[in-house]
Amino acid sequence: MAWRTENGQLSRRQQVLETLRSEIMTGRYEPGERLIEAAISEELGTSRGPVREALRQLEHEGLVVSVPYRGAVVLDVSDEEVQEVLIPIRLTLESFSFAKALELMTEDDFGELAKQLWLMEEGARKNDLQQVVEADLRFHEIVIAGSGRQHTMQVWRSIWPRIRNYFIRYGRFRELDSIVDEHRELLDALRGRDLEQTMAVLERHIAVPVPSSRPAVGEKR
Amino acid sequence: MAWRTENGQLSRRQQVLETLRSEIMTGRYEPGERLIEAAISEELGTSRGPVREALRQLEHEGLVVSVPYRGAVVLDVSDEEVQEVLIPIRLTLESFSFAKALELMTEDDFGELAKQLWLMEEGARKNDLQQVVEADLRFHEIVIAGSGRQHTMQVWRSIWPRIRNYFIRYGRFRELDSIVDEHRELLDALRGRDLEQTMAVLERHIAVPVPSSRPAVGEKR
DNA sequence: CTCCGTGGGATTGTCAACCATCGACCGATT
DNA sequence: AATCGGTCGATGGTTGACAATCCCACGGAG
Repeated sequence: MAWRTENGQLSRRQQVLETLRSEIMTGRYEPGERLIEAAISEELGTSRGPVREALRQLEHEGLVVSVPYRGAVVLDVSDEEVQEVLIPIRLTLESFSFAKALELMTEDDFGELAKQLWLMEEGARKNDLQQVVEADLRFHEIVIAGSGRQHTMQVWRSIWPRIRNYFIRYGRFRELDSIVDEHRELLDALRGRDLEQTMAVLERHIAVPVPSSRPAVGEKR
Repeated sequence: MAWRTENGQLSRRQQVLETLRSEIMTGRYEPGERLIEAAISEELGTSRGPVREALRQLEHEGLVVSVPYRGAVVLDVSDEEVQEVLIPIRLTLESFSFAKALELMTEDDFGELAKQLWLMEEGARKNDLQQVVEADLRFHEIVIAGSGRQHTMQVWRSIWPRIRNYFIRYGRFRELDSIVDEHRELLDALRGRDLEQTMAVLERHIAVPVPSSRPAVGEKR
């Protein structure tokens, strides 16, 4: 993600996209609020074109719905769907990716993971949830990218923003250090190129995204 | 999907999108081929705006990749990723959706499903694979929409075109009548509002998307 | 002969101004 | 009270232009 030109320039569209995504995450835009093209383009000093495209992207990331001639409205994500749909999908993606990445990733790639781990540690020390979450997701994205499978990556790109919002919302109930520890385990397992071990650690890691106060993922009854 | 205005008008963007999606499916555009905005907009008699947006959507559907200043290229979808990623995701989506839809769908909704079933039958009689696949996916989409969960639907929208291509590619190895039968079973199970039965039929239905000539989903070794 | 830098040419990214179309709202009429 | 118009705000789409970037072929230097 975050497509850059070869010089490292971000496209206008990307800037708008990231701004809005972040402002939705932090709650500057609340669920139900309308996003008006003209207002945004003026505020961000760009034309309507890039804003339109950014809004469409947000729609594909499930952060927004847009209805013809009525525009885009910020969506909220129910815990139910995150826990029963998005997280299981994530598990599918990552199980597959970690298995492939095991065989494909280089020491250099592992270095990238170590970097995220370091950022995570720093974030935990500062008690900076956002930094921890950022590095957390980045860590997983690197592995998914490392699997070299385009479609897996494609799905990831469409779900991670919602997962990030979820983490930000509930992450304060977790011990940040334990998040770091789990990723250290993941990295170790990967470096050991031990499939079974990796899968075990991964499942444990993903299956417990949040010590939910809810009884379970239980049915209505 | 297929957002219409209240008068039933399709937006320009939708028209372009559906044209391209279909032309990719039928192989008019082959994997690796470039999609050039100006050429497409001229061919379809529209301006570049809607074409750009349609291309972005295709990207979100995994039919295309686009790199800044280099444009969009048709992607192909490996059987591996369909079978090991997209289909499992589909199973997640549908297990969840069918369970919810069971409680939410009205007799009217079931009527819509019956309609698709009828179209499927007709397609099978004419030995028209494309019609069968169309009705097949539409059937499932109705149930997913019937679950009333936006994010589930959102993910579905991003994966069905790839699944459709896969079905079109390998569907000729299947007995079309058996596809119809399976959906009749699904509809019956839904109408009976029997969760256990529905889940059983569904899993059987999705788990065998194609009598693959490959040994299994097996690992490399 | 190969390597490297340069310059078009092609294509995408963005801008700006404009108009048609639609949905929501409001007030007047029945 | 329900319905009909009209207005208004916002989106959908158009045009034409220009800037930014990539690709590649060409040609000079080593």
